[in-house]
Amino acid sequence: MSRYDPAEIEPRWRKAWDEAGVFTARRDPSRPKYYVLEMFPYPSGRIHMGHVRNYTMGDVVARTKAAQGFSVLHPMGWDAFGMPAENAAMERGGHPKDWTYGNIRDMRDQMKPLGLSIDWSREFATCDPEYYGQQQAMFLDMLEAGLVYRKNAVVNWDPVDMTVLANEQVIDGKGWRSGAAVERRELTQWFFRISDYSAELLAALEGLKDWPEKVRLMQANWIGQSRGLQFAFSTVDAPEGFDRLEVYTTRPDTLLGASFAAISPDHPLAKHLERHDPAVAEFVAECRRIGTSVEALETAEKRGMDTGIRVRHPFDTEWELPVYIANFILMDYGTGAIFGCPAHDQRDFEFATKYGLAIPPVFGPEGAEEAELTEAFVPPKDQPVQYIRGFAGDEVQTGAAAVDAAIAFCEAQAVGRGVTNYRLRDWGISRQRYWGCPIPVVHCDACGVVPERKENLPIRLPDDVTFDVPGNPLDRHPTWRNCACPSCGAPARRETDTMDTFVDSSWYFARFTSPHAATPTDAAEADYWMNVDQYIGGIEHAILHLLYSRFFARAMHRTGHLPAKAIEPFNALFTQGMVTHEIYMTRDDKGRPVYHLPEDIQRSEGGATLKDGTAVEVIPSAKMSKSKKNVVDPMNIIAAYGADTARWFVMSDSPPERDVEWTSSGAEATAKHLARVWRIADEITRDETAANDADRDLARATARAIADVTAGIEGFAFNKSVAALYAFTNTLSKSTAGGEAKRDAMRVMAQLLQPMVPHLAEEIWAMQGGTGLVAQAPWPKADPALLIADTVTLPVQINGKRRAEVTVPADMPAAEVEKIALADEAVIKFIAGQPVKKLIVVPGRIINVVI
RNA sequence: GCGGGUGUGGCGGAAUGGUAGACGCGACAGACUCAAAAUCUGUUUCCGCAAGGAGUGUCGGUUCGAGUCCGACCACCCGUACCA
Repeated sequence: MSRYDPAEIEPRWRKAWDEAGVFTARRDPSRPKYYVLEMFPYPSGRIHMGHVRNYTMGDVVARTKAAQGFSVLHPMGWDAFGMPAENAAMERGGHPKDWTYGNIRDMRDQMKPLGLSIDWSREFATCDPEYYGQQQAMFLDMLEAGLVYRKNAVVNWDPVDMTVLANEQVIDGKGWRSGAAVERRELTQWFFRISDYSAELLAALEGLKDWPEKVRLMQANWIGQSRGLQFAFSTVDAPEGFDRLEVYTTRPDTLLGASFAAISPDHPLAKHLERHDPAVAEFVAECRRIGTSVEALETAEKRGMDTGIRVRHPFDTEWELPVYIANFILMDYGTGAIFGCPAHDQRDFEFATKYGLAIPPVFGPEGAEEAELTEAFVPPKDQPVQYIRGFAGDEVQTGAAAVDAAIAFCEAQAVGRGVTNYRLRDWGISRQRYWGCPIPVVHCDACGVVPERKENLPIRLPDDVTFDVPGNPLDRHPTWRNCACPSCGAPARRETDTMDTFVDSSWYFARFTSPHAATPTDAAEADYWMNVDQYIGGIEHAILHLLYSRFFARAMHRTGHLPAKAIEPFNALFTQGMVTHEIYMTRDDKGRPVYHLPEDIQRSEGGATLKDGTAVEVIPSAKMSKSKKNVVDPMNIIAAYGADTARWFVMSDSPPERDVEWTSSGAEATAKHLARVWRIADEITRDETAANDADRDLARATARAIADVTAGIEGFAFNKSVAALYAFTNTLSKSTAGGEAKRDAMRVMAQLLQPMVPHLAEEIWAMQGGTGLVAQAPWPKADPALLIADTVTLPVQINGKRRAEVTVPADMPAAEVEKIALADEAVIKFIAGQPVKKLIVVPGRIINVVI
């Protein structure tokens, strides 16, 4: 063979790895373990470049750790439940199961050619009954432990998908999948008690040192801790049973600036009034209609309705405030009721202005005169302000200090108590869908809601379902829901709701440690393999998936399915950037944009054209998407250049956390580079040059390459490792060292290339007479002595400007270096006889002469 | 609004407070070739023939020395939002 031929090389080495079982994870107590996991994919049927980048990063880590002597677990599976399978069934007929398993087969076939070091023997899909049956078993354990409950709740209803959505799945008032405007409905739903863990999930973020700060911050904001005062107003002229009105405030220091109280349209008092007063009923109905759409929220003016009820100010029973029902008060935060302080809250200000309520300021800027407000004065809480109507603490103090003082004062006066509130709400998991994990409970007329018996698990989805009408096929299945009550044996009905698919992905990482166990996890396996040492995935999962998983790991620990050490399941998290591409656009005769695939474009000096010469507008890079047609199919790249080229490209240039732009010239250049490495390797096998002085320089360059590539990989800066490998290639190609020395260097090259371009690395390793598979060779170590240069070239600065350089032995004392520098011709010229005020010598770095 | 991030050649990007632009792309020149492709060898921040000067979004500061540290600002990107 005389040229680099990935089509021949790549399948051959994959076969060799398979036959040697190189990537099978083995529990080996004598070795340290390392668990690398990339977020598992949804089986859409096609892999895209984002997958290639994501899985290559994980593979680089996995292969490097394996070479460094770790027992590595690097599994793969499928996040296989969810709406698209049902949508496909609705649109094209067929069964979600067939569609899903067909897609899994196709995607697996596309992933295998990438040469990833995955232990495929652990593969599973979340729609396998063996998987979701174990999930049902855990659900029952969690139900028993009080971590799951049922309640009536106002939920987000997606009218297109005909299902309930979690708050997190509502984006800008629209369903995250369907994009339909979400409605509010009251339904009985299953919930996980994630809010019991609010404080802990927040506090534990602190310990996640190897997570991106950004993700921790996003989670902290989502949990949304606040400290405030909860207290009760006594009411005047209120209906029976409503003689007190509980409110929550984070600004109790502004109590003397109160001018009204307001309750949510969903507040029990509002609901009571609604039943007795048609005007209230109409107002409340209107508030609900406005609902949650984003336009409505942004443009909706603050509206309220005076109930005629009044409350007494807690500090002065003569002082009465009106009670409004207001459209901007949320029932599920705090108590669903507030007191309004218009001077220091923009919403309250707008409300008070509209309804002609007083706006008494409580504090003002330090030293300023009291003045009429044109908007609410809301300074940062750490800024000192001057209190006019303060009642606790100093006259001049920060908002934060005043809040603390006010809480202490109120508690001493028995007016309420300090409480900590969270924005995070319990996780509603009921979905009115077919393609999900059935919730394993039974509804019995006599016994109520009864958990299914574990021996009856898994509760399997029926195969004979249709999707010709909207709604849940389980609901209208003729027989599936009929069953015997696990408690009394009488005829009963199965729950037809299935679980949110985020439940499926909240524990798959644990299942990978024992994918075929008859229990959700196996204690010994989980104990050995957990935690995930390096988790890699998209930033889009910063909140939902990662927060749910953190909760679920705690719930699994409480129910005995995970060891205590695994309650934070991901030791380190890395969020990678996207793969982007230019967009090519023309316009049709109506001026609408028409997009074109990259392979239909010809680039030239001035711009781009279609093959028929039509000019094309080039729009800057954006995430690859089918609708913009700026996609490159990994399969085409592999067919044209081989998997190693695809892998090398996505690792090069851009830092992994940033987006990388796919360009055809870059892909071609990558392929050329790999061919060049192959060619050099090929030539070296025949190099008969005798050992000589250049050998040591090559050995130095090799040590340098080992150090730089290793540092790049360990610091998640793969682009720097790639750069170091380019530099090493250039050095090796120009080296005049002896044949043996070159072959030694080339073997190290193969070892260093192995994590990134494993097929080519094996080929080179074999060419240079390496023993066994390079995938099983130990990671090379840099000889520290070779990393230290004999001589160094130091820049000489005069007054901070570089004017000359001197080359001196690396270990020369500073005093000697000074002499040499000052004797330098260029230095003498620039000093021009002026006295040297100061001389700075930083060994190995720089010399600065100050005159 | 609030929170976070990023600004360095034509482009992607390097740079423990110590030679700014490593490495790659692109471009240009040369070699090989009848020619092209491939390959190899150079050059490539800007201004300038040169000597030299300027230069890391802007303005200021600290320092012998600042892309890096501090302060103010500008631009863009991301997240988030009636959470009392």
